[in-house]
Amino acid sequence: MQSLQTQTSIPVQLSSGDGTKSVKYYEKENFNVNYRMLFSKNEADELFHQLESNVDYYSGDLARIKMFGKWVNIPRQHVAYGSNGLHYKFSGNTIPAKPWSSVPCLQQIKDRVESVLGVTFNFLLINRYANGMQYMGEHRDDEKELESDAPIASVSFGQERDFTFRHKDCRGKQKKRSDVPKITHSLQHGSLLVMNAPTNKFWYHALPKRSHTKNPRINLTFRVMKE
DNA sequence: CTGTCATCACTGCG
DNA sequence: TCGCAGTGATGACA
Repeated sequence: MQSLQTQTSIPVQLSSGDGTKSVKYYEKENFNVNYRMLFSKNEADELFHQLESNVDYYSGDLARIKMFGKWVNIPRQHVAYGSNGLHYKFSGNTIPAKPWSSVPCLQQIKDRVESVLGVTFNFLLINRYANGMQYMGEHRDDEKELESDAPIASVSFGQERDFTFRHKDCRGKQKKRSDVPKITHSLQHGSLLVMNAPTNKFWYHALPKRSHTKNPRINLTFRVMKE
């Protein structure tokens, strides 16, 4: 069994499909998440290099969001790719999608994810965390432009980082419940994490700071947007 | 139309 | 070092 980082995590099952390790969490509390390796070490090394060389991240207004009345730079880099005309709205900003062909290896990664999941994606958000001081706060991917029944596929390259989940009723000072444990899971170089519906309606996720971590991580999240 | 609801970052605690 | 509560103006939507 793949070990998790906290004693209070929801139990996991191990299943072996095509020889790669796979973890499936029990479907408790509407939590339905899968994790497995998607690329070999050599493949992942090569793709990481390609992405580092060829991805141009947004800057300026496209790298800011409005929160608590102020415009602030996001604590990471991001850029979006997808079918013509698609865009991604969050926290007062609208992020347009660049064409898939902008970066040659994107189609290769997309093909691999789609063949494993049997789902066709039309949108990709890439986030780059230069080091452990860069992060993503707790949130749900519940934008109304997302096809709510479709899975979200998260592919990781580079620095291994922790990823956390917390149930929506277990947050804030006057939380409604405190009996659902927080989940922490490490995302490895070349791995695929899949968040299936309705996980995102009930669970927040985050990529917390890790002060001692020096190296960059690139994350690709494939989504299905309404067209 | 009006009220309710939620908030993808930052800071200052414990 | 880490986790998390508190911070508000604004769009979604009932």
